[in-house]
Amino acid sequence: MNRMKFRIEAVPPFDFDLSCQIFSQGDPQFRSYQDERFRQALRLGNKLALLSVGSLGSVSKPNLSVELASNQKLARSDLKAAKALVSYLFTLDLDLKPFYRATKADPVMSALIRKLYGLKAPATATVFEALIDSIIEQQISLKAAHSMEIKMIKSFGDRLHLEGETYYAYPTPQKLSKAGMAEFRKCGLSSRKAEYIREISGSVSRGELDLEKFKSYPDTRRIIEELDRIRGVGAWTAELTAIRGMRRREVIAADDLGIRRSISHYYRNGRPVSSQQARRIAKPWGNFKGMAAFYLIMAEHLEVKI
DNA sequence: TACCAGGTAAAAA
DNA sequence: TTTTTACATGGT
Repeated sequence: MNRMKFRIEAVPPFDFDLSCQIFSQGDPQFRSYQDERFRQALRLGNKLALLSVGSLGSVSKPNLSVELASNQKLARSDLKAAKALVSYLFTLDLDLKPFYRATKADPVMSALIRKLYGLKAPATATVFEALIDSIIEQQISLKAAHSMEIKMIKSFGDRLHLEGETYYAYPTPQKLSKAGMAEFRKCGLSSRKAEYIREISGSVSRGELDLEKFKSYPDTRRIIEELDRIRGVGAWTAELTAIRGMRRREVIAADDLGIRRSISHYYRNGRPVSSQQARRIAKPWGNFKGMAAFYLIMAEHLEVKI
């Protein structure tokens, strides 16, 4: 086995433990946060590795200890790639202070920020993963979707055996494009969603669709327009993909039931909120609508009282 | 048991 | 052009 260790700093404030809470119910064979360590099996170039991240520093002086373990020989280039990946996954380079300043006039958001100080939104390792997960999450409850996602990951993801444990990396487009309908149905997916996923995986693996290139687009609206043209991808899925897969912080999925529920809870005393009302309430958040929405969702998830 | 849950495309009107 | 319908699993 090959191991590598390194440290990495983050732009403060950054609360690693708080930012990882979203993974505390995750599957240890794919991605989890347990015993104050984040773990995920993933691909570095053509190698499979287990990434493990813990915090050594504090919210004001964030310092992470990162460990990489693999059955293949790890090279210096893998270390560099792992550093970049960790920085991307946790948005270590992001400065939260402009967001905090921009929402100062909003008493609800300010109160949430005091409770969630240093929270950063984790991203997916690839745009592909964000897009496929968003498709699976269409319409059904997150719990139902997560159950299907993990079944799909374990059916089609590459296996990594380390110290008697088995881990799974997120399936590649190549693998999903070749999967049969019956195999998808076994994961609980509808035939419709299976078709979407297979079609998208096919065009990505044939090189017709380059999802990673969207990361470099300065204009988020254009990303969403282009994603929206893909069969199976509507506005909601495109927005979620931009938020989770490309770390876009300015878009809000105002049609999203979860976001509307959290806005209703913190801004309307539980009274139902339409998409239009959600947009109106989000307007003052300016270019930080997505960040603000993430804080609301997490606040509700962690049952933060204000 | 029935109905809803972080939608979408295709059929029907 | 607008409205309705089918779809999958997990929780209540």
